[in-house]
Amino acid sequence: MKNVTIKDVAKAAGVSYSTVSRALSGSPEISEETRGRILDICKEMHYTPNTVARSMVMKSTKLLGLILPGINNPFMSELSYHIDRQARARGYNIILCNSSRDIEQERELFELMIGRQVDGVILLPAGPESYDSLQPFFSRLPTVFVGENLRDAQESYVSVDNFRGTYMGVEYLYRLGHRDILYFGKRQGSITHQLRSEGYAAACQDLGLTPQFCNNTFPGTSIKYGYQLAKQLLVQERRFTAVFASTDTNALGIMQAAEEMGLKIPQDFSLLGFDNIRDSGLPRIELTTIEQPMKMLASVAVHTLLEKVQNELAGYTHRILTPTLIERSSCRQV
Amino acid sequence: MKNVTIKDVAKAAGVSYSTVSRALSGSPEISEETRGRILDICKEMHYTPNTVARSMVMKSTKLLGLILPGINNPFMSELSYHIDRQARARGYNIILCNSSRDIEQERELFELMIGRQVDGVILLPAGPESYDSLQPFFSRLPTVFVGENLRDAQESYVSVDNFRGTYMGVEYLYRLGHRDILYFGKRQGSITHQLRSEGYAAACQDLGLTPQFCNNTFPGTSIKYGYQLAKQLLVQERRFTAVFASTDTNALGIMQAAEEMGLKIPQDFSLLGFDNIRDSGLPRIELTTIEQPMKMLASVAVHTLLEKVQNELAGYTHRILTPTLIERSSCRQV
DNA sequence: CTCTATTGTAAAAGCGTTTTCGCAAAAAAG
DNA sequence: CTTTTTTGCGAAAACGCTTTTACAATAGAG
Repeated sequence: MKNVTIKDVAKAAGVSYSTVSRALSGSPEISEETRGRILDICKEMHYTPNTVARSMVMKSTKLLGLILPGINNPFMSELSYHIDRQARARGYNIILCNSSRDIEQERELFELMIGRQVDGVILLPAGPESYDSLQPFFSRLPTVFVGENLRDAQESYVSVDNFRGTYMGVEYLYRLGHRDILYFGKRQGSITHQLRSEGYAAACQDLGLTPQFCNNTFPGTSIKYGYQLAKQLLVQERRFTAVFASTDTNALGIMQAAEEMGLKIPQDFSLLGFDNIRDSGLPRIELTTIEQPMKMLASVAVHTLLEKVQNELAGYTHRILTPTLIERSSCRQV
Repeated sequence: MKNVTIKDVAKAAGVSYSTVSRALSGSPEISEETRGRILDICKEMHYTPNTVARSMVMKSTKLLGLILPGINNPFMSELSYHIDRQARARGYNIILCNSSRDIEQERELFELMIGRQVDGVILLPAGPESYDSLQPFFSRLPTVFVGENLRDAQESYVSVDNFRGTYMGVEYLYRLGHRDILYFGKRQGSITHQLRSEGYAAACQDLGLTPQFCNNTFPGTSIKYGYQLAKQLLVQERRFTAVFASTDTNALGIMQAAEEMGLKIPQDFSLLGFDNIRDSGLPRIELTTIEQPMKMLASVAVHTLLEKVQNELAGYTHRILTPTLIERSSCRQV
């Protein structure tokens, strides 16, 4: 099971191992004849350079850490796919790390990534406290936050324009004739959620609507929490013709609750989501939503990080992408 | 941005670096006093051992390759989550690699993993040809297939009992009174799919039913392909009261087609899936299905691989797990 | 025909660890 | 007190590679 090394190749070719190294790295200081001969021998012997040894001397592992709450989450897994593709296209591999939304584990993972000498990390934070909790690491490890807007934080991030997303959403519902729009799942803490509810409030103000909130008191956003919250909401008899859910997962929860209570969407009320996770496009779901451009998010994230890594840039970059409205069938004209 | 090394710590502590190493590794050949002093200095200097350097001498990277068609696939991302958790609990990290169902890329990834000196790889194969295509690598890199039954192949795999799964499914539908059960999405090639259709056929035979197939002529199984195939099927006026879809994604495609054509599930026909992907439990989907126990699959896969790695076992292991029926509301009594 | 460029290759240094070996000093035994 | 054993630690080798430096051999210039 032991691997063939550059020395074995050198011996077989009857040259020194520096010559083999040159042959492989495309150095000009070698004759085409020797190079050809060596390359043939490499192939024949199934020689694969030891990346670990190379990393040591090059002081670069060509490895990126991807730290996220949970890869089993449609939004994150979609994003991860694109991140991996993008990274590999640029010669990097990804080490996958699930923090399970645990701020302590997240910190441990950073420590681990430093030990592993990754060239940088792409972070989907475990929670709003992540930025503060991890701050000591940022100077030791190039980092870029993805999907989370950190406002004016002193670290790189790429995110969608959450404020504009909800603003657009309200405008859309307004155009469909809705005047009583409820914002579902407003949360404290996460700046992303703060911006989303601010965008909603601003649009209401500009259009002369009265903002109406249903606050999420649960520790996170998931189908289950959305469902439980919706159960509470739907017995309250509040007046609304449309619900703007803070995330698609929340919207899915609402759907489930509505279903159970015999309410039809969009007949009884329109429902608008945010994120455009895969599930939202599913046959009987057909949720109209504000899309986060995940492929772009991934691509910009990798680009931003590598720019930092390769040019040894100090400082940080903030990139805010524009969301798009995806019209499906959960909103109707009134 | 340069990291502090063991030498820096040694200098600060006024000892040789072998002493520092001993202090950290818990060697008994060091006095408790010196150890304490050194550990304090390590903490103070934010020293994190360089795993790459350690890997070189230990000849183990504590890294596992995870090669799969696409992490953006509910089944695979769920599985990956558990694989990562399990691996990390045992001191390993995961390098994520998407093959995009491309047999050629898959091979390149193996090459890459060998270069990176991973201790082993967990493989969700890109296709039925994967086993043959990758065979040359298996002797160089401990590998375990997951989710795919390779029958009597000479390599480790852990999979669900696909034959038994469909067999159980048919029995269930039979108990609900169905006598005309159509198997949707039979495919060539993949042994998993072969076993599933065989299980279906065997159950039909044993129960005195006539097997009825709708073959999948598309290159893979996805919602879109399922949808297209279902469109063809539903105009054919074949007689059936239940459809057994070869995968949940296929079932989702059928739902979409049925929806469009004004057919109701389970009123117009019952629908049974296989896999129990996350989507199947979603509010308005509620697909009854045969579950693959993903957490168990992940756990057994990691265990099997590490056993091989750590004990330097030659040979292979086949582990077949039992599936469970998850009853939701896409099947009705007739 | 000697002197200097140019070219192809070999040898050595270094990357950050772990581990083996050996040497002192301290402790135990005689 | 001397001799032997233990204990704590330093020096150095090894891991597989890249890069730099040094050195031949060949070719071109004077």
